Parts: sequence; C-alpha cells; structure tokens
Amino acid sequence: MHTPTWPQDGAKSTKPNKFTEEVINEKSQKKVKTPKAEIQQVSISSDALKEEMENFSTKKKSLKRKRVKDEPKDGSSHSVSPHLKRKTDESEEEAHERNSKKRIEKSVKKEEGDHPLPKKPKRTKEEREEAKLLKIQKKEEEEKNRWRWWEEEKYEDGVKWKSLEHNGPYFPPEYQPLPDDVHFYYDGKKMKLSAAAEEVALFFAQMLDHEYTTKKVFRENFFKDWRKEMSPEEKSVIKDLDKCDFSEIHAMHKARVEARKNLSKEEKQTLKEANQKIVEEFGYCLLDHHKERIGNFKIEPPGLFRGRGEHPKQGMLKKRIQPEEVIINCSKDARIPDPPPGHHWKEVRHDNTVTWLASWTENIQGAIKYIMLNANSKLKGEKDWEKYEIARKLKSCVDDIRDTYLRDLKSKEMVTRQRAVALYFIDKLALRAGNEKEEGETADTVGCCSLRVEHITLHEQLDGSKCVVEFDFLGKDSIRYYNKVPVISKVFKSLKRFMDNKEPGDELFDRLNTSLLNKHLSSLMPGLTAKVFRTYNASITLQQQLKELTNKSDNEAEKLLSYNRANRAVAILCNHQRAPPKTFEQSMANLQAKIDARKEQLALAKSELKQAKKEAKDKGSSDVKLQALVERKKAAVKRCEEQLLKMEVQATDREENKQIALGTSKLNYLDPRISVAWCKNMDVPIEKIYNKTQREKFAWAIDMTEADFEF
DNA sequence: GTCTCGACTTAGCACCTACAGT
DNA sequence: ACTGTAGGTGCTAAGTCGAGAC
Repeated sequence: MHTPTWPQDGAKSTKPNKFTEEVINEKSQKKVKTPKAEIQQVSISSDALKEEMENFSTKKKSLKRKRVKDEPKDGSSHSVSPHLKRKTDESEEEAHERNSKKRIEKSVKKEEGDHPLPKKPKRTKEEREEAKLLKIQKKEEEEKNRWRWWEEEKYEDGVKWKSLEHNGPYFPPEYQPLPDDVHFYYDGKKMKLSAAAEEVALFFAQMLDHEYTTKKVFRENFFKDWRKEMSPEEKSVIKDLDKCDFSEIHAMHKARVEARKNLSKEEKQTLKEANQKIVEEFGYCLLDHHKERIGNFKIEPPGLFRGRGEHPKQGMLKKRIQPEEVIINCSKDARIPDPPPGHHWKEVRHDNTVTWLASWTENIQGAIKYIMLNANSKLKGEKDWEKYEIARKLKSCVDDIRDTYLRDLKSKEMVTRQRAVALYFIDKLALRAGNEKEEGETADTVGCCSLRVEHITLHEQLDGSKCVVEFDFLGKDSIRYYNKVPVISKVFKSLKRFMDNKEPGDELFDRLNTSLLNKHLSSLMPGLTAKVFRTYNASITLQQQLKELTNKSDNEAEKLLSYNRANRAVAILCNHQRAPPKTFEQSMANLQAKIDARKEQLALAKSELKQAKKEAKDKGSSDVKLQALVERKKAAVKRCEEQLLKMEVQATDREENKQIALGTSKLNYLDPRISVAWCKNMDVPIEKIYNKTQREKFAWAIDMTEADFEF
C-alpha cells in the first residue's frame, strides 16, 4: 500500500520518509531568531498540530480510497492495448473540447459581424454558460486523471521507474533543396551548390540580419565548418566568405517567414492540427503505467551554434542527428520504438536508474543531450520536492554552519580560510559554486570558486561604508554580476591576503575548488552543496518579504503587487537578469508621453478649478451653478491626479523590472508551498500567482500545502 | 588527488498569442 | 475593433555535482 508522504503528516506515517523526519525535527527545534509569527505557529504545534495532522491524514486517506475505486492503479482504466496510441483518447477529447470551444467562439464572432446587435447578447450568454460548464468539467476531469504520485511510497534508492514505454524522439524534417530560381553567387558568379553545402549556406543566410554574422569568430568558425560540407570542387572555388553572396537566399527566407505570417486562418489551423498530431504521437510516454508528457521530444535540428556571450565556438555547424547516433532507453518488456524507416538506433538499453528516454552526443562540445520528461511529471516533481526539503533542512542548521565558517576565517590553513570566504559569498550573495571550465571551449564566465583577482576591487571606504568589495564579473550565460558589498573586516582582510602577489588573471581562491567545497558542505549536513544555499536563501527571502509586505486587509491588487515585489527581491538576490525588451525604450517613451499629456491635462484642470473657484467667490457662495462647477472641476482634478499616479507607479514598476527576470526564481528557487500557503492565508486564488503550466508543475505543492506551512 | 563523463537543473532568448487599454 | 504589450511556450545552452577511471 502507499504511505502518504507528506511532511505535515509525519507523526501519522507508519513509515516516515526522509523528508518527514526532518520536518518534525525542525518544528521542535526552532531557532531563537525565529520571527514572531513563526513562534506563534510553533506554540500551537504540539497538540493542535497533532489533531490537525490526524484530520488531515484521514481526509487524505478517504480521498485516496475514492480515487483507487474509480481509477485502478495499474492503469487498466485506460484502454487495453499497450501501444502508446491508446493514450490519445484523453488528449483527443481535450482537443475536441478545445476545438468545439473555438468553433463556438468563431460562430459568435461571425454572427456579430452579420447581425451587429440583436442576436448577440442572448446567444453569447448561452454559449458562454456552456463553455464555462465545459471548462469546469474539464478541470474536474483533469483533476481525476492526475497522478498523485506524492501520495505513493518512494522507490528504493536509485530506481527511477519500473516500466517505461515511448515512441522515441521526433526527427526534424529532411532538408528541402532551394527552388531553382534562388541562387548563390560567389565572386559575382552564379553557383549551384551541392545539397550539403547549400543547407549550411541557408543556415548562414537565415541569420544575416543578426549582428553575430558580422563577428569575426562567428564567421571564421562558420566558414571552416561550411567548407567541410563542400564537395572538392566547391572547396576549390569558395575560399573567401566575403566573396559569398547569400542575398537571394536571405530574401527567400524572409519571404517565407512573411508568407507564413500571412497564411489564412484555415491554413494556420491545418498547420496547428498537424503539429498537434506530432505531439500526440511523440509527446507522451508511459511511465509506470501513467501517461506523462515529455519535455523535449524533438531531436534538435541542425543549425549554426550560437553560444551565449563571447563564445569561442559560435558559428560552428551543429550537425544533423541521425537515428544511428541515438540511444533509446525503455523497459525490457516495452515495445521498442521504431526508428525512422531505413534506419536503426545506436543502442537500446533498459536502465531504470536514469530518467531519460533517449540521448545523443552533440558535436560542438561533445556533450550528451537527453530526451526527458516534462516538469509536471513525477520524476521531475519528486526531485523538485526533495530539493526544497533539503533547503528546509539547511534552515534548521544554517546558524551553526554560519558560525562554523565565521570561525574558519581565523584558521591557520589557507584552504580553510579560502573556503570560509567563499562560503561567506555563497551564503550572503547567493553566488553559484563556480566549477572550473576548460579554457577556449566556452565563454569566459566564473562563479564563486573560479573568481579571479580581476573580478573584485577592495575599497576600505566607499559610499560611507567600510570594507566594501566591488564585484564585477560575467556569470552563467555571460550575465554580468555587478555589486558593491560591505563585508565584515575579517573577510576583507582575508581577501587582501588572497590577492597578495597575484596577477589580475590569477585565481582568487587558488587552493579551493567546488569539489573540495562541496565535500566540506556535505560533511556539515547530508545533501548540502553550494547550490542549496541559493535555494534556501531565495525561499527564505520570499517568505520573509511576503510576511513583511502583505497585509490581510490589502486588496487583491495590492497583495499581488507585494507578491511581485517579494519575487523581485529574490530575483535581484539571484541576479536573474534579462535583456530589456526590444520595444522597451519605445514603450517607455509612449508611457512617458501619456504621463506628460496627463500632467498637462492636470495643470489645465487645476487652473480651470482655480478660475471656477474665483468666479464662485466673486459671485458669492449663493450661486448654485457655480458651486456645482467647482465641485465638478475638483472631481476632474482628483481623477486626473489618480490616473497620473497610477501611470507613474506603472512606469516605476516597469522600469524596476526592466532588467529583472522573475520567472527563473519562481520556477527554480522558490518553494511553491510558500506561495500556496500565502495564497490560502491571503485569500488570493492560486491562479493569480501561477499560470496553468506552473500549477501543473507544482501540483504536488498545491495539493498538500495548508495555510500554516512554514518553509 | 585529479580528470572526465554522465545526468540532471537552471537559464535567457525568440517567438507567438491572448488580452488590456484605447 | 484595433493595437501594443505582457506573458506563455519552446528551445537549447550553460551550469552543478557525483561517480568512477586513472
């Protein structure tokens, strides 16, 4: 039988999982620094909590029993054939539903056009009701079909699944040669390219609008790889990229893009349906008899590699992957997916200690690429849950760990001191671990352990603070990290020591690497690594900020604003940046123009008010008409002021968010249970915080979290 | 210990679409 | 009804980290 594995219900569990124990411990040994609200919660914890947990697990059990009744665990509620096609009925239904809804909407629209007014309200109302009902039905259906894996017992260590069946990856379509009227020119002369060379030429031509086709490294890499695809004759002719004229190919590509945009509704619909079919066939697998969505079921198409930042390999040809290079992973008794006709797989294996369904080796970095499940799957969800539980565990011992590394700052051993300073950074600034990277293989980016002397500047005094460290380096994805941080003097002095007699290009922590650091961390707490600090600090920050910023009495908009602000605080901590949207300046200017216009309007309204007041005064307060006018003008001024304020807030909000990406932290660092509990406490519907995809990903948290959850 | 590889998470960008504001 | 924009989605690069070979 399954044992429900909720943290909250640990005392009841006959076989508490590894998460459960920790939570119990944590609840009983709250730290001194605990904020008020937390203490309150702890104080009720003993009896009341127990009772609550009892209720809770009974509730859950009855729920489960019911579900077991309508949906046998072995999946026999689905049709019988083991072939994956059987799983389509559900999505067909969905699609059908969606389609019929669309049709409904369409017909409504049409009628609106044909008979502008009379028929509209009645019909839409009916239709709307129907659509609404359908939606609710669908939701219920989905809820019923959801695999509540979080209520099941975990597998023994290392085992990821017992059965796995799928249709293999989807391969991108073969290359279609250029039409005869589209030409490539070399040195002004028309030249017909071989299919292989032409395909690669098209990759380049497609990118011509991009800035990076002008970069030297990109062009050189591209040209070198392109030449490898050429026939001997082509090679002997084409020797200089600057003499290549791709303009016709480029124009054709642009025309194609344009044509695709201008397709009729029907044609677009047809395309959509064709895509849907592919998704239905390749987008799902059967994992332990449950239908699960695959995250990336398509083999990556060939193209020109574009790394992030100043990548030394940018422009290289990313080759087309053949089935002969692909390894399939599925269970022994499963139907082995068919390779495309005339092809075979590199290997078929049955390894249930890994989560991937297919893999291949990519030719740029020699890295392995995987086909894996969607974020809403059991495999991903369970891991995610575990991640947050480890972070919560860190919460219970973070004070000790901080004491430890502060003490280590005084150590005689250089390694220990370096480790302590690195940990201080990782904890305080949420820096990444910073593995070493092979020089010349990737863009020059660093994390904590790989920081170099040139990346920090020490200031004894800066902006009124003492011991300020100025960071300036490129992190993951070549995103710049720039920060000025006051640090404790011991750290400051240590840094000075570390930098003694070093060149700018030398490693700051020359005795330290991530492996050493993580070994140390895992000795302090099982499962602890550098990245757990990021998760922990992100989640705890969200929780604190939410507590600080939101009041129950706020209205929904205010609550949501506070939530976003809390989210933003985390994003800033984790340095989650984005390129300002391309239209940002323009749209900001538009907004500013509106604000200016409104300001003028306000000034006008004010002067009119003044005028009205004056007139009213002159004529004496007895004039009712003038009094009314004054009131009206007053109202106008007020309205204007409000609108202006609203726009100004919007402007600041947008400006603040200009370079900050909220999504990454929401998706990867914030324990969803914090958000779910907050929603419950604040009476905010979860839909306001998480969209559909996010709700699916965090289904486990939404289902199991009560209002009293504490990270 | 050091290096390499494999498996997995985290990340930003480009596109597209739905929706809010006029 | 129109349009600009924010937000959703797909894509795949770029990290982290543990294990095992040497």
